[in-house]
Amino acid sequence: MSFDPLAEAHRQWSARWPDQADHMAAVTSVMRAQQLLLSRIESLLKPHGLTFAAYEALRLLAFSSTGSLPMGKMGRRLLVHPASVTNVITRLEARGLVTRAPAPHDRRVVLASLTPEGRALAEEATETLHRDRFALAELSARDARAVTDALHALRVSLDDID
Amino acid sequence: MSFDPLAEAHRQWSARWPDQADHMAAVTSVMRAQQLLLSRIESLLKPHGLTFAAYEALRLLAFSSTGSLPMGKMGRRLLVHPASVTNVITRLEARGLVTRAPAPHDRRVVLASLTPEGRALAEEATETLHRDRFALAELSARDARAVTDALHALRVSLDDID
DNA sequence: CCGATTTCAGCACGACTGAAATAC
DNA sequence: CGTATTTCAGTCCTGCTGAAATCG
Repeated sequence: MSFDPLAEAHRQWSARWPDQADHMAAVTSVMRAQQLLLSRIESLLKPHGLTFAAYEALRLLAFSSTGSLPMGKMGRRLLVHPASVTNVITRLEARGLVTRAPAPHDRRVVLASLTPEGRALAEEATETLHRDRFALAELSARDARAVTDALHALRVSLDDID
Repeated sequence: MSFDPLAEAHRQWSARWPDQADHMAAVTSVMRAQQLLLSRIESLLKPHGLTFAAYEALRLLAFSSTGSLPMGKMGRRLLVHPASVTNVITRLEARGLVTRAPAPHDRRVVLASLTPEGRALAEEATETLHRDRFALAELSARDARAVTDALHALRVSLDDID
């Protein structure tokens, strides 16, 4: 049997809101899962000198066709505040992993671009993560798909997608 | 059709690791879902002067039979570092929501105990969250259960439960 | 003039490390 | 003595706010 102290607590408390126990349990599951995943993934990224946020920014750039993106667009894609993008990019720039330049077509926009070093690091880090299946080595592909599918409905309800 | 830029990026990148695309997508889903949930829940808690971490600590105490728990046990249940528990409890104590006292049976242990004000605030905040179904008002109970079930396998694989 | 984009200063919080104090 | 519990000081990162600068 599984023992999950928080879920157990939910069950007790939710005797007063019986119709909402399912939502509380779902939230708790997401929070705990993220907490565990983040800590494992950050320890995989640490040898590369990357936090998860930095890795996400780097990876987003690596995925773009030109290797560069407007900072505002990065913020919207990663769901973070514009000031947070400035923050991350500043630190990556200081390490020579990205460069900044005003966009030709609209000089309000700042384009963050991957340097060759940045691209190499993104590849290295991604390979490390893949070696451990993103900290989910013991999870079957089928179970992984079930997670993605179940969370799809949740993200739709939060206006993330669709 | 849904559009999810990060998932899209994963699909491109994962052409090189075709057997691991499912795990990467699952991780991204968990991260995005948590990001969205946390921001909505924190805005629900803000009027009560609580962060999510503070609310979790308060709620954990409210659930315990005596309204008090050893700090170390709280840390293990919430999966946070002992120093983080000290941190949260210190702030709650300053607001008169909890008190600290050495445990009678082992004076190394510090017992955090809910004050009447703390218990009242925990109830208020929980009621606010329930009114919005923990920010998941638009999610059906069935979909909520699907999330919990799918994440159960993931948490097992991360040694959280079972 | 208004709106969009980015930056900056400053603050709050969370998580960690390493070292100390205390008690078993 | 070694071990467990908690605290403290200090560091790093994230995320926000509010104000400014720049440009369309």
